[in-house]
Amino acid sequence: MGSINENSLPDGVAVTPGSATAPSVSVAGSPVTIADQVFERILKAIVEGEIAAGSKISEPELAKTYGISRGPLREALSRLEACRLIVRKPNIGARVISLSTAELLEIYHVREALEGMACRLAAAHIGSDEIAELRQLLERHMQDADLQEGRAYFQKEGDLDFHYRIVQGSKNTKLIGLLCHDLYHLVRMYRYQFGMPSPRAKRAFSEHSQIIDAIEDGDGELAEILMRRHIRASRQNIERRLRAKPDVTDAEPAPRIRP
Amino acid sequence: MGSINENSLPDGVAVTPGSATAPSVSVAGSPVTIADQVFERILKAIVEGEIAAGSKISEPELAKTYGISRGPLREALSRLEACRLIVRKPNIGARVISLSTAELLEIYHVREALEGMACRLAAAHIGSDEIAELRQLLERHMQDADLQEGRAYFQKEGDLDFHYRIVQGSKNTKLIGLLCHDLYHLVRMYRYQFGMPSPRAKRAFSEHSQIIDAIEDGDGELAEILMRRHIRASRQNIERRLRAKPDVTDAEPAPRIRP
DNA sequence: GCTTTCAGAATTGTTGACAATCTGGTGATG
DNA sequence: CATCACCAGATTGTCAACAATTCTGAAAGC
Repeated sequence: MGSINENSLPDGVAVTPGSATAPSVSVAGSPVTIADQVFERILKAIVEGEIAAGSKISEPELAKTYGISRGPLREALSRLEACRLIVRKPNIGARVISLSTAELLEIYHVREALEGMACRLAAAHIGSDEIAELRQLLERHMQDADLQEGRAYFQKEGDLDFHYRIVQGSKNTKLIGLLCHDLYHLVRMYRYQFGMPSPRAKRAFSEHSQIIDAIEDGDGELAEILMRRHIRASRQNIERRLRAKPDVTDAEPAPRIRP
Repeated sequence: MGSINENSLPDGVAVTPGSATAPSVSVAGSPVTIADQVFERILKAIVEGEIAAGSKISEPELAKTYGISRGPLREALSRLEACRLIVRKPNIGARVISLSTAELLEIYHVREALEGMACRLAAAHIGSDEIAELRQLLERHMQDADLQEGRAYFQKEGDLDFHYRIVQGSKNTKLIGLLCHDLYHLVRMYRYQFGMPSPRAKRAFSEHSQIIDAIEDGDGELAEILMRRHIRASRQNIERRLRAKPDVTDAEPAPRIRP
């Protein structure tokens, strides 16, 4: 019930070097208002499955859980709705989005188009310092995964971090907003709940490396092709995996919250 | 002061022939809650420039204007923030987004990627009834613009309607959400405020027609190419126009609301 | 036995008041 | 004269209570 305060985020990636309380894929610099804080806590709880997907959200219950009033809670719920993590119906209430394999594939399709474009733009607009950071990041992940080969678990978060930064390098604020604000939380949620132990860890590394090379060379065309192929490969990997063991957590139920 | 109650929506464009209450690019089916209603009203006011771009939003003032409390108003502001029409800073307040030519071009870049993809998907997934409606829509616009040639003013809304429906035909819910929920309101706002009297009305018609043909033939590849070219042409048209008369409504000021 | 109806309970939407924070100007001080 | 501290005013964030709606479940009717 009350074990949500364990903010163990070792790979802080230093979004803003001052505040170390934000997760790797953060939204705001520093949550000053109560609504901000509780938004981030509920976000974490939903993404990590602490609040079950598809479950109904009771405002009085959640307010009591977090020890706040319903005002800021509703504010937080509004933002979660903006992130597409919950769905709200008037006079009925909010419930956590129910993950379906179809939507997951949809997201990958959109990512293929959007991140491909991000790569093309990044090749033109990214700074040399950002490229250095990207290389550094990749180096770190390489060492981490050299040790624990198969179960590259939170390396997946690192993968998202990689994509996240390339998008930032595109310097297109609308593109950044769409991907980092609307889509990445969802992707993280799917990653946490569907597992996906990544059978292609090494391949992903080499693909990432090639993408950085292309961006550094200023070859936007190649960078886009590589990124699209990279994401498409991930999607097809998921499809293959689902075809073998189809639809495990799809459909309707899960009516009860489980804290 | 309080003359915002005149909800005159004559150009309904008839999205769904059954319900005529929603504007052409609507969000929810029927606004039941007060927050919903005031959200749509403020949305309209911002898009049409009734509330100046870049102006600060005073919660007590707006609440008094619409005759509601600050609770539902803040709910509405949250949704406007989700639509990227306002930006909110903690303890400081909300202000309407300030339009810049750079962001407008960014949006067109993103649209090129996203709607190109939407066309490709629509060619595979759209229904024959939807194609018939698209043709009907185009026919109507053709007649309208045959008469009032140059100043195809709210034909522009029709253009957006056309794009809107093709996106719907893609059947990719995430794509639909991104374009229709996050981007189109912004596009409408720019259209209203920047004018853009469309020097290429006929060209746009023929391009739209070709796109429908490609979609109907199931030729997704061609449909994507045509749509990308169509949007790119619009963007380059804007760029040309801006190079002649650069940066008219950019930069900071406009500090006062004008009702 | 099954459907329909109708209170009661619970939940969501809304309101007005209170507390915390920021803004802008005024005056003291070096 | 410029700079800084400080105080009023307004604005935003938060709270607890009230109103409106929906859901639940049991009783009545066919």
